[in-house]
Amino acid sequence: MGRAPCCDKANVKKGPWSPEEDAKLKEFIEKFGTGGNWIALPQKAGLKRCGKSCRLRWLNYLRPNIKHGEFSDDEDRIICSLYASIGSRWSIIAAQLPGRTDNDIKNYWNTKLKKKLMGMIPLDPRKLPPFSNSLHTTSSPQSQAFSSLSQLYNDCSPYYSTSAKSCLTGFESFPSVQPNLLFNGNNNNVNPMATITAANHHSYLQGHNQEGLISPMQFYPGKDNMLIFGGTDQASCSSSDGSCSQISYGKEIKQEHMNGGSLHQGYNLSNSTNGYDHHHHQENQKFMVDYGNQISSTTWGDGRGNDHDQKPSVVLCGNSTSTTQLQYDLEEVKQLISSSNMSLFFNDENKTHESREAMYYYNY
DNA sequence: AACCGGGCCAACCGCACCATC
DNA sequence: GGATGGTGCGGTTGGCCCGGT
Repeated sequence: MGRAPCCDKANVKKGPWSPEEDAKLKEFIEKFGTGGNWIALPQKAGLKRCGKSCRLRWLNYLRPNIKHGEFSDDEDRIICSLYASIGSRWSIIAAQLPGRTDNDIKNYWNTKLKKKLMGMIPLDPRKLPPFSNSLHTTSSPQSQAFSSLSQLYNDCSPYYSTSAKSCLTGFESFPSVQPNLLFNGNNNNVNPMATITAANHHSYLQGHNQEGLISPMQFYPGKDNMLIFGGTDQASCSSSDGSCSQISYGKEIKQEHMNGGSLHQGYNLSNSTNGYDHHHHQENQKFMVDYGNQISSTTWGDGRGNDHDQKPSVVLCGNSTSTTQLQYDLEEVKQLISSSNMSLFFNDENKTHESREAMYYYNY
């Protein structure tokens, strides 16, 4: 027996929302809140709409602090770097971009950003050299372009940890660690005793005058070459629904399995929205980014064998025979994102002095 | 001016998860 | 422990807009 429909589809209006409906919904929610029950809301509000439709309209359009319009370069960077790490988990990505909705980001990615990136990909990306452990030993553009995830973090996602400037500060505090090794395939070089603490520094976004409230992260190269991402005690407040979200990026990044090492990360994420909390089912999810030779797989799972395990899992190392074009695209984009040539894509001249400084440091 | 095709975006749909009974 | 209902997520669709012919 199938599920009962969430509403009487015959008696609900579909299609674009009229200004009157918007006003009704907005007024009702501002007065009474959602009441924790979207299904019942349209009836109470006098709307002939499905509760889900109301929720979507509110979250994606009507709620306060929604940002519409052009995405900034910083937002591009965040989207790309997160996409490279976690794939199409739009809600999670949206949580890092205040005022942006998952739908917005999804559309933006599918219609613009992906194409922007794909436009940079050579004809046959599979013929490109793999991510190289000889990072920084060659200066050819191509080899630089396909260096490693370390570059991704250099250029693309310093917000994961700190501002570019605070990266410097953080790393300077621990001179025994070469920052690029934290994400280099050659994890053997990670100093297991080194700890990088950036808790007191502003996030990358904050450093760039964005509204980002991303919690500074801590990297803990733990024992056995584990890298541990630890959030600070401070909750970040960056949910796309304008609420406060708290992200504690997981417990560990563990090197295992892969010849070059892999990055294994679990994270917890919870949102607190207008008086009610919902713990996302992503809790305890783990993702794995292998970057020893190439990005070889991205695996989702919460250890319970649910659907997250079915996220695209791709092997580009030549031992996959069932990779679809779509998956190729995904990996192509990921690979590209992982390249140092992101700076080309992201308009190098727009880089802040600090980030250039950071790159210089990283590439030291 | 009419037609066509592509891009973009709001909205819908189906599914999975979680809480409650 | 199973059934049910509510919620959230990601993929897909449909329609509008705009530029090109």
